[in-house]
Amino acid sequence: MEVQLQIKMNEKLFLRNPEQSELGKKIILHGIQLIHKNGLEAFTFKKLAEDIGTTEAGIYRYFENKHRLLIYISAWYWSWLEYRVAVHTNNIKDPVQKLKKVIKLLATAVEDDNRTSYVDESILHQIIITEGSKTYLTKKVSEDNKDHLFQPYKNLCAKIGSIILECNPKYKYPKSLSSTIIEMAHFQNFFMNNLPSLTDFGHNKDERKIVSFLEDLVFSSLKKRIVID
Amino acid sequence: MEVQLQIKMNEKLFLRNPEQSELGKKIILHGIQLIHKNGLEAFTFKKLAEDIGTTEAGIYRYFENKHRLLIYISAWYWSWLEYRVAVHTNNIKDPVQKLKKVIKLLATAVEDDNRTSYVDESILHQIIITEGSKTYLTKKVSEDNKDHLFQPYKNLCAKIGSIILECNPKYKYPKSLSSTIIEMAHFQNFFMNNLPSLTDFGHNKDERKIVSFLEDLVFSSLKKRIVID
DNA sequence: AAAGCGAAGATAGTATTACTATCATATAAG
DNA sequence: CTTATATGATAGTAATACTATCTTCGCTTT
Repeated sequence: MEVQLQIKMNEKLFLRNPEQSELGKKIILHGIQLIHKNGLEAFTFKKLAEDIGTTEAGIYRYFENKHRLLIYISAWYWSWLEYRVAVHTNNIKDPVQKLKKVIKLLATAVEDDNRTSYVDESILHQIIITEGSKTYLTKKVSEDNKDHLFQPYKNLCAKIGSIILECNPKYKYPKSLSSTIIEMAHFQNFFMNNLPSLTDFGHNKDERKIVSFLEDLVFSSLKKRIVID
Repeated sequence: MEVQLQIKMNEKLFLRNPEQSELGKKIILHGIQLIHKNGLEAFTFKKLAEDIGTTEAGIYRYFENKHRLLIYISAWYWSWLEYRVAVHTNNIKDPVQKLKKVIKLLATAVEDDNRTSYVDESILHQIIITEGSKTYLTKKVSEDNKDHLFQPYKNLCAKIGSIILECNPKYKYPKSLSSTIIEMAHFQNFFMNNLPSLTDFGHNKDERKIVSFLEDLVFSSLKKRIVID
């Protein structure tokens, strides 16, 4: 049996829905590959068009510009992650175990999900680590936010925030802790691989150490405690 | 008495030292203002040249490109912060109080330091929040890192890491916790002002809440404890 | 089968960006 | 007084980031 996984995307993310045509799917598939290969700064619609075998104008019919394409694939990534979180936690009762699962999902490399033919999730994960925060670190955040372009990220953050509150209903910063986990799962990975002296994970590049760090950080904050210092 | 504060910058950051000429200082001063006003993406050397009243070629004699200029002002910022940390902690004995001071310095808006005539620190702080991570989130990180362009950031991280170890010599992740504090002091500020639903600081936009969050996060991790959960 | 439609291809064109190069002038140092 | 150095003025180029137009291909609708 062949299962298909489709994620419903906000219409404002594109000019023409890339999921509904062959060319659109190619734009996503090759777009992800090319951004991964060259980095966002060196990535252009012209190169993408050449890569696909279409014209620049063709790409512009789907996406206003490369920033919108980046927001699109980021939104897709966060939606997909939220879906994975839902799948992997719905049979877990203990909120602590749930949260551990979430941390693992955030901080661990993924494999390509074959149910999404035109997205390579393992490359996507790498892109989001390096380029993800550039989606909102702009002068247009508020504008883009009004169009709900960051909704998937915000949903994931809210979801994790609610698990945090399940762990400790009195904890005062569930959303900030949630965004901290999400960002640090990625930043510590980037640092480990590129600026290792900013981390304690040395040169062995073991993602499990990031998981350990985040678990220590999170559960220290959440557990009720008697201090003996 | 007029005191001057000079920060020694890595020579690889520039083609010609901007501190040693009027034009150079104008590039830094107006560069900071213009990046703050337009954002890095819309910022060009042409606009900067017009703003200053010089030519594009004039700017290029000092900096290879706008990315290098951004790295320069970021490096300046981190050096300046490390200096402030040193000044404000050297008379404090208790490492916990030291670390609290550091968190406050990181997460609280700064005022313009009049001893640095050509840098407006309050605007610079805003720039680093929005543009700072773009200095290293590129394909050229490793290359730039080899030229030690990120040394000031790494020094600050190491310094905070050592204070963390003073608080708890057994803590396993001093550097990762340090980079987490630094990044989150900025990101939570950005989120609070632009994507508030990712934080617990609502619409009152009070930086002291970020300080409280970070203190809670850090000292939960560092304090030796008996768990009663 | 003919007409009409939309998606995509082909081509061209423009303003801006990101530089590089050259030459002249001012000025400060030896 | 000479000379090196910084800056100014001007020009030019390749690439980027688009926009516009026209054609063709394939698919509905009648």
